[in-house]
Amino acid sequence: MNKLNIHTVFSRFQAANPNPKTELRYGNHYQLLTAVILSAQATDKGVNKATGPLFKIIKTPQDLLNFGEENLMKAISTIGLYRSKGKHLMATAQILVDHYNGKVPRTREALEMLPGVGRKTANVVLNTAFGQPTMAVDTHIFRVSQRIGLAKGKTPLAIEQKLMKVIPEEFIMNAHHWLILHGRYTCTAQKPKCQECMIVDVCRYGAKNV
DNA sequence: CTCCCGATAT
DNA sequence: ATATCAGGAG
Repeated sequence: MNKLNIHTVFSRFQAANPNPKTELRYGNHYQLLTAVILSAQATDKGVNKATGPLFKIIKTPQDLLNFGEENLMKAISTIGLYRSKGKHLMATAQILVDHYNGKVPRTREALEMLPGVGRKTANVVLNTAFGQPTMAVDTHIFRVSQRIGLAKGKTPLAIEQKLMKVIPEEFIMNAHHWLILHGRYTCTAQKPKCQECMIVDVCRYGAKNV
């Protein structure tokens, strides 16, 4: 039986991609926060397409307040759920200016109080901006974890907690990027590409798909 | 739980 | 035509 060997899985991810990073484009912490808020139920590619031009103008929350909601809505109208995201971005910018001197707070509690920021987004910012070993469980990680047998659970939080226990400490910092990239390009939702998967030999799901 | 919501892949 | 995409708020 090919039981999933977790150390093997992450060793291979590491060998193939020693320094994985987000595919969202950004120039500072505030732009990263903005991009992650925009990325809910949307592709990174689609977000980058809109933020490319936008981030030439918007580099701080004060910039966004000056820019205004109408202009923001137009700029992000190609992204799904753009109306609620636009509202959240305006409200978040106001809070950052009023309470955080225009900077992105570094604690989970403060981040999760921002409109449009839940646990997953907070985890991404904590990891990618501030170097903390968090596990942001998005749709890819939720699917991949269950499919390959890394972690089972009904909610993203349950998966997150199991992953934090199960993944060796040496891999925690990069694990969430490796898992996302694996889910996005190989272990896809429809028609996963098991033939070109680097962990197919230790994956139960893959065993029956090759 | 429902709603939000355009672009792209299948 | 339908499923999916770095979810979060009400």
